[in-house]
Amino acid sequence: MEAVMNLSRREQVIRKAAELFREKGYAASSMRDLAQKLGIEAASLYSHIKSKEEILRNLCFDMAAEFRKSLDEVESRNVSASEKLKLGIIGHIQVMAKDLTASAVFMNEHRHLSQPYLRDFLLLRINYINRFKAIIEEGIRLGEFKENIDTKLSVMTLFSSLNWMPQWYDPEGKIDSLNIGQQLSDMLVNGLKKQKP
Amino acid sequence: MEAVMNLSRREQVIRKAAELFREKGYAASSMRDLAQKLGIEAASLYSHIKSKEEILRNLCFDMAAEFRKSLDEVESRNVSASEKLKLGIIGHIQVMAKDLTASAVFMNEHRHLSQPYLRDFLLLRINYINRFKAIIEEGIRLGEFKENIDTKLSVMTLFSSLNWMPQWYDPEGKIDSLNIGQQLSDMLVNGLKKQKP
DNA sequence: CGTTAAAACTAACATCTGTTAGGCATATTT
DNA sequence: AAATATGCCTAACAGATGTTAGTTTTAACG
Repeated sequence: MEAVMNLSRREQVIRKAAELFREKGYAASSMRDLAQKLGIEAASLYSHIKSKEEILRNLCFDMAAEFRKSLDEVESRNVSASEKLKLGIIGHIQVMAKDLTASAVFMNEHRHLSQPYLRDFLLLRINYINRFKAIIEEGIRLGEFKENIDTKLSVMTLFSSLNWMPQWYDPEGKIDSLNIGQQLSDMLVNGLKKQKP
Repeated sequence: MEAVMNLSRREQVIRKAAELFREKGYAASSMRDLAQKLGIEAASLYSHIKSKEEILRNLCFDMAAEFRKSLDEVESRNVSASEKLKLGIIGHIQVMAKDLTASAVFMNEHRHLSQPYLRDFLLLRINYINRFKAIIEEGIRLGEFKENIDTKLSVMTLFSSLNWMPQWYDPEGKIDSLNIGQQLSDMLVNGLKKQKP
């Protein structure tokens, strides 16, 4: 009973840290703040984690792995580009919805990682983005998407829309995450305007 | 020679602060960092500004005023909803492009404002967002936009796309800000997909 | 040249920062 | 019952933080 229970309390710490980092930002969150949220002293945290930054690393890289896994699955499907894009968007949103707090930290606080972790993280992210970009380019090549669109602009717009979601999405609200994914992909693929019949 | 030259040096400080806040985030930026960037001692900063937070307030509320002014002008036009939306988007992007650094701070660091400034800021922002929402709702009412879209989702997606721009847009690149505004509004209104002829 | 105002300086403050060392209590395992 | 491991404690560190008070340098104007 070493690794197992260790994880339990450790993950409790990391979870509360995620909440704190989301609310106040990583740099503005002190270890004493975190300790207080858990009802213990700051020094006691170090029985569970090696450093403040280790917590951030855990949050960021765990999320990155989830996103990657989701896209792996989508890419293996044999469907049209717009369908693939839609599935990618829905997958991304589902991953975020599973842990909105960690997602917000992943998005907003990763820059506080020190080297070489920051470099690694950014490489993972650019790789992920490029895989989406490839889907869009495929769609253009096959005549599904307009040929005059700027793919960089498109993919950055896509990611902006996706990544901002944790900031406004209310999981208790009437609209669920799958629905959001569907509407969002429809919006990006088909636009707001009514199609001419 | 009091107000005029005072502003000059003061604004120089605020500008450099904006750069710093953008790079490292407000909380992770120290007054000693800022002083170093200006080649002076930390204490000397206080000849020009009252506090660290005053700098942030200046940046956030000045940008807010610019956004507001831009939308005022658009709303006064007598055009269709999709045209109004397009003009609103282009205006927003032009304001951002005029000062990408301040825009990034405006977007990412406003949460470090203390009360009551934070409250005021958020009220300004929600007001601005609601004015865009009203344009979309008008478009739906007049049959220009699909009637089954979720306006909250739409407007948040719009803002996500807009606000993330300072993070990836390269002003030296081949695509200028007006062009971005046009493509972005086309993308959101008409979508990526080729229209059926 | 002397005056005045702006902008910088040095020195110091109280507080907060992440983190370490070493010890004590509780609960689980042997 | 003894041994072990887990979780927390207190005390303390070295350094960073925003900001102040008071002083000196720099530059412009009469």
